[in-house]
Amino acid sequence: MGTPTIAAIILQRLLDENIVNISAVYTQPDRPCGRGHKCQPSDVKKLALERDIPVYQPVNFKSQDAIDELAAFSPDVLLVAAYGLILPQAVLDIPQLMPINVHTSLLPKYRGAAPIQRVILNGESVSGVTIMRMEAAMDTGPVLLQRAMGIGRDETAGELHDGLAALGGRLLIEVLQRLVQGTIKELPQDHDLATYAAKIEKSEAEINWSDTALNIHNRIRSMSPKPGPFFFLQIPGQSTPLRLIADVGLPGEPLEGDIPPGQILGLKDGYLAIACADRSYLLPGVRPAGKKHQDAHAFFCGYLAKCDGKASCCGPEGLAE
RNA sequence: CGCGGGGUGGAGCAGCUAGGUAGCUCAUCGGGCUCAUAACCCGAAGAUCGUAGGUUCAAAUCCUGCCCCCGCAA
Repeated sequence: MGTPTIAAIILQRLLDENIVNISAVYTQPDRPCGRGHKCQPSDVKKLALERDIPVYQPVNFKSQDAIDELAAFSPDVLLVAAYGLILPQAVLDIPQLMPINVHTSLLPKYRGAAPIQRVILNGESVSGVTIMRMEAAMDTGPVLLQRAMGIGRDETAGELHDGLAALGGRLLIEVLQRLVQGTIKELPQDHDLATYAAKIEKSEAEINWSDTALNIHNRIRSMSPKPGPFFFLQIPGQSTPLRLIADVGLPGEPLEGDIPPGQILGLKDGYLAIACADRSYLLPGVRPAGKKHQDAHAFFCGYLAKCDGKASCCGPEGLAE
């Protein structure tokens, strides 16, 4: 059971290893998405269809019909990764052995919807994957296997996502093997240490240049590639601010003198330098709203050359921060 | 019929509302200058303005069809 890319990666792994017999795949119903509101199947569904595995897409498990339908498979285990639906106790009771969940954090830290992004936003240097037996409450079940993974200084949420997906696949295989051997051990979580990783709001992707360069770096990494770290730039002579999505860059030199945060400092070694609270931040490139990505030099030529680079970042209404 | 942005020399933009000279910052090439810079100065080359029609004395600009890119939303 799963829906997005990460679930598809893990499913792929299960199929490659061929150690379990997958009777059915559950994923969220197709939703209208993409330009023109065409319905798009989830990544998990696409993969399942390629492999001729039966796909089920109940809206939820509140109806007895949906529960009965699942129970009819009388599965040994229920494997869940980023399914996106709440599974009631009646569903968790269905598998012979247990319902198993793959979670992309070192539980009990970062329970919840967006552990990958929160970990980076908070500037952590380590995360990992936890395989646990599912309970009705969210991400509270006893740990079956857990492994840590270091986070690079410039690693984005997208990169960590891919790394954890691969690790998740490996760990799940290991758990299944041990389950068969009967060597699995459950370790209860210490609920006192639990923290929660709430869903990411779009507004959290806005860059506030009055923050420190390091915090801005973390924010940009955690919002890349989705939903995309953005900010607004007021260019002299333009009535409305330009909305830009930032590349992952790097903190630059400490600022000297009294420079207001958000001010464009110019091109520096091919990077667009912007003032933060404590030092500059160097962006290798940027994507203007509705446009293609362009490198810092091209952006400077097209947008900032006329005003000699005298532009400042601001809020959506053009008010200087 | 979800909403919206865009296609102009090699790159990124302006010009379009009120049709009439191809503009700007770069890159390229030639020359000069400099201890040095996102260097600087002088000069040159390079565009059937996405495409097909329409209106007009005249269309990058106004109208219509089509193609191609992209964002939001989910």
